[in-house]
Amino acid sequence: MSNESPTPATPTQGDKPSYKQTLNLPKTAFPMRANLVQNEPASMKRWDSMHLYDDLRRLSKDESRDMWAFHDGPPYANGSIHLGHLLNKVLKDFVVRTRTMQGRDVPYVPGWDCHGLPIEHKVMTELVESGKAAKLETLSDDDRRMAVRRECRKYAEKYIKLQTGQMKQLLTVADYDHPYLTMQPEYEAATLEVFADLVEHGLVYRALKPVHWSIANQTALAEAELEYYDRQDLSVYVWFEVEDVAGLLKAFGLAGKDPKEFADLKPSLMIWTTTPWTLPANLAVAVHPRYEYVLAMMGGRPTVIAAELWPKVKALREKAGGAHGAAELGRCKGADLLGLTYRHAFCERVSPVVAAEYVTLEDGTGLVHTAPGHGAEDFQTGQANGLETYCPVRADGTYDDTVPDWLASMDIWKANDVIAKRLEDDGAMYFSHTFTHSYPHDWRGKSPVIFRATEQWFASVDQPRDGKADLRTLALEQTRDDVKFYPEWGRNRMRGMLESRPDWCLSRQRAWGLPIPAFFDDEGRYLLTKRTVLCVMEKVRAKGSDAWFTMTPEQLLEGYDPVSDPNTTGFTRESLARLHKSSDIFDVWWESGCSWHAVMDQRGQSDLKNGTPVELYLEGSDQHRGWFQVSLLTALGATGRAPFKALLTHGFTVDKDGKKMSKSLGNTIEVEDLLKKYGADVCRWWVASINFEGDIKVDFSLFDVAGESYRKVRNTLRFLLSNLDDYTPGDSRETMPATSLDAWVLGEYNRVSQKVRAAYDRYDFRAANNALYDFCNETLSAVYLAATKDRLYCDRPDSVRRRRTQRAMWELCDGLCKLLAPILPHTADEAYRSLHKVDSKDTSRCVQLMTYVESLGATVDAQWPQVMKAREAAQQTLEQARAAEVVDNPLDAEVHVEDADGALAAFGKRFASEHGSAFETEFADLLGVSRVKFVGAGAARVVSLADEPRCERSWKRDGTVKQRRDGGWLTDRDAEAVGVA
RNA sequence: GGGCUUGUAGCUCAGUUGGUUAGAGCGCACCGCUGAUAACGGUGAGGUCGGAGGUUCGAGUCCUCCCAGGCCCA
Repeated sequence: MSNESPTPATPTQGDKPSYKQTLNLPKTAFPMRANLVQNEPASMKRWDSMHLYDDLRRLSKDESRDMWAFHDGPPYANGSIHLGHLLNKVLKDFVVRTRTMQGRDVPYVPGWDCHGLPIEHKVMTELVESGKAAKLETLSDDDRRMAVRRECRKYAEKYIKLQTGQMKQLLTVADYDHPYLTMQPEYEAATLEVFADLVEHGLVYRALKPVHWSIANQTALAEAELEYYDRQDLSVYVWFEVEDVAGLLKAFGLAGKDPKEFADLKPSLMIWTTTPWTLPANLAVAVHPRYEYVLAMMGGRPTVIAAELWPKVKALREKAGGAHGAAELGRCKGADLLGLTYRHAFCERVSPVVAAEYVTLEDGTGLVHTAPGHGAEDFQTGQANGLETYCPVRADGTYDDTVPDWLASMDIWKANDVIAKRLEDDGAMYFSHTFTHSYPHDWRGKSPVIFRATEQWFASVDQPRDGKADLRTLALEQTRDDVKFYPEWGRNRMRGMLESRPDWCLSRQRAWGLPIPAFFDDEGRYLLTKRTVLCVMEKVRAKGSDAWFTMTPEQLLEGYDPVSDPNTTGFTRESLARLHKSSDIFDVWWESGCSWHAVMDQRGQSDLKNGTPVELYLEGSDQHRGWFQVSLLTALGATGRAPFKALLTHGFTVDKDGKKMSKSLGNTIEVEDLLKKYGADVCRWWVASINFEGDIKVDFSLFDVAGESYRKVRNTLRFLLSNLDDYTPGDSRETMPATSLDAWVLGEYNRVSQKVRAAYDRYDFRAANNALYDFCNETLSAVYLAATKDRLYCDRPDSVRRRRTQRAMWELCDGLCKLLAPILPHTADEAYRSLHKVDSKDTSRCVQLMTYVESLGATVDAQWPQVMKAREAAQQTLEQARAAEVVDNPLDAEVHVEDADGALAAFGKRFASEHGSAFETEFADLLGVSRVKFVGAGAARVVSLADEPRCERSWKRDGTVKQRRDGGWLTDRDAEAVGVA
């Protein structure tokens, strides 16, 4: 024991000595209250000024760390960030930070999806409102598009700036100075490079096909651009009169009847549709060849209808009071009806009955109205039967003049009623009623979408790639074998979608996007080859996609030689001068789908062609159809490989009752409000605490809970720090005895560290969060810190026992800060800086630059688990005594602890030899009581020590308390500590 | 309507290949401490495991159906 002990002389107050000043009470500048909202900006500023992101890259380079490539999917550059962004970006940040602190190099380039209809729609609306739109009409096509594009770019830039600021507030670490934007020239060029590869592999084609068409925006739409809302429509049951009556009679085994006579009864096919406006385009009626059909009297007409649906349809009109006979005249299979012909109800046209496997008996009549220009299945049926892809509806949603005069130029939604009325008047309507069903709408315009045949560019998923496997097959193979899914069911979900997805309609008829670099001549022949695409790509790389609108075809194709291009037929150098530019742009999903190349390959983080994909994509579960899928398809098309090794998805946020959040329901919560109320670290702690695989309930009350548990962790750190004020690493160097509480707690740390790092590895942040919380709450706060308080406060400051505990606490605090850092970047850094006494102006040191402390050196006595069990049992004994009012204050108690098998005694023996003191004293601290005795089976009890003197300094009644030379009543330990022994 | 998915104490979650009285934390109630104090410690009460059938000696765990949600599609 050193004479230089800093123990102050015992101050006295009158007669009574007061020992409070002689205690080593906790002291720290680390505040109990976090004030996150006020203090987080300072952390952000500090990390900014120290260039944390760049530091991490430099550190990675210096240490030759292995790259772990993570790829950010681009949010749309529109509006403020919402809860989904908070969840997504924080999860991504967890991934980046946990891997970084493992010692990997994890660059993170944030990105934005900039092109597309939502922005153009918004901009056009603003232009119309400000009266500028009219002026645009006077410009040439290219000039008008350029004017719109300039406004769109400004709009996108505005929101990128806004969202960047908001994402930074979430304390995400990213290369915000160099984000990727899909409207950047180098991004656009790389996208065209991918396109050139697909063209080369024969996967791009142009065809007339029905596509989802937005009338409001006059463009084709992809699946991903649709939203389904309820809509009221007219459901009609219509008679089409049979032309070939003799054939009909024959099919139903009624050859004996006279066709001419029978024809007077108007024998008819009954079809059902919910889109009467498509009736003018009807070119066939489809039946299922194996289903049974009846010829029955319905509403006075001999009517063909599926046998199974006959009663149901009959009932419709009966309920409405309509009377009719119900005699069955005959039955046959659908196959017998094939080739029959019928007259259209109001167009001058005779059409055939054809076969289709998709005909069902769930709704309708079992005879399906078929308009090849207005439906995907109808189109297939049309192709199979040599029907025209007839679409009399123009881009603006009105009929052209190939329809009957009374419909020509009419808006199709108006036509629904007009057609119904006409059918009624002509007696061709069996029944009609309005009904509500969910119907696809334009995702931004919210207007109903129609199916309309137009010429579009497609990427084929079924055409062989270079004569080998097609994209669908490749996608199914790789998602089966090569890609990891978190959670695993994502595999099934995505593969199910891949199995049934149609070809990808790539073209859109808008201005705000990347042009499809195709040219056509006056005869309508198209020029699109790998070489032409790459030629245009060069211009785009230099000038951006604006080049398409500002340059002539000749300029764009400068240096291109059609004669030497093996993929071109019939184009000469002279004919290039007569080419026109296509006015189509790419589907925005195409652009974001190419990011693996435009971002990761370009920035050297992946090299897909040479077999190095990205490690992980992490998005909401809707991206199984969205970004995950389009990225897979473009990459397979260009390279034959999946661009990612693993996919991780999270669910969607719902309100506290599990219901979808929507503005109309008024149950939304703003990210800004959460940040303002709780601060980013609490929000992040909340993200780490949830099960993100399923629906995620969001409510302020849940953030209150997260805030509570955050405070527990914070207070634990604070208590550690407050007891380290007079400690400098190195103050304690001797080996930790295996029986010491300190060795035990270090062993517990090692287990938690292992558990937390393993949880981080498998993206199980909740398990990490739980383990960290339990460690702070149970292991530290309730057990270790409670037990060591006495020695920290009352031992001589430099006693071996106290310094050893401080050393353990210092290491725990350091290790804990690092394990917490990925989840709580601000708080962990705040505590870390406090622990390491980093000057407030020093920006060079930061917990984010560290790696985890995997384990703390300590040999732990194997019997500790039994000791802890005995502690719990003793606590029960103590509690019973308190309930029975034997004692109130635990420090008034002596607990007789049952040690039936002598394990405690054995442990105590080892303890005594390592420490030179009795284990009973240590065990008393573990219980927070004054004294402990180990007793035999059944002898557990509590003895009150209220009659014994109480130490005026430590408040213990350990049996050594007596009056000392300063007049105070002290234990031996306390007397020694204040130097009055 | 179809595919995928979720439903365990008031809340957030654990519950391994089906195996004793279903666990933890928070919250709540009660008690203690007042030298972590807008803190800290202890104890306790809370569950027909969404519902109904079934398989099994035995089901929160397997099967079928139903109910209430979510995502994607028609």
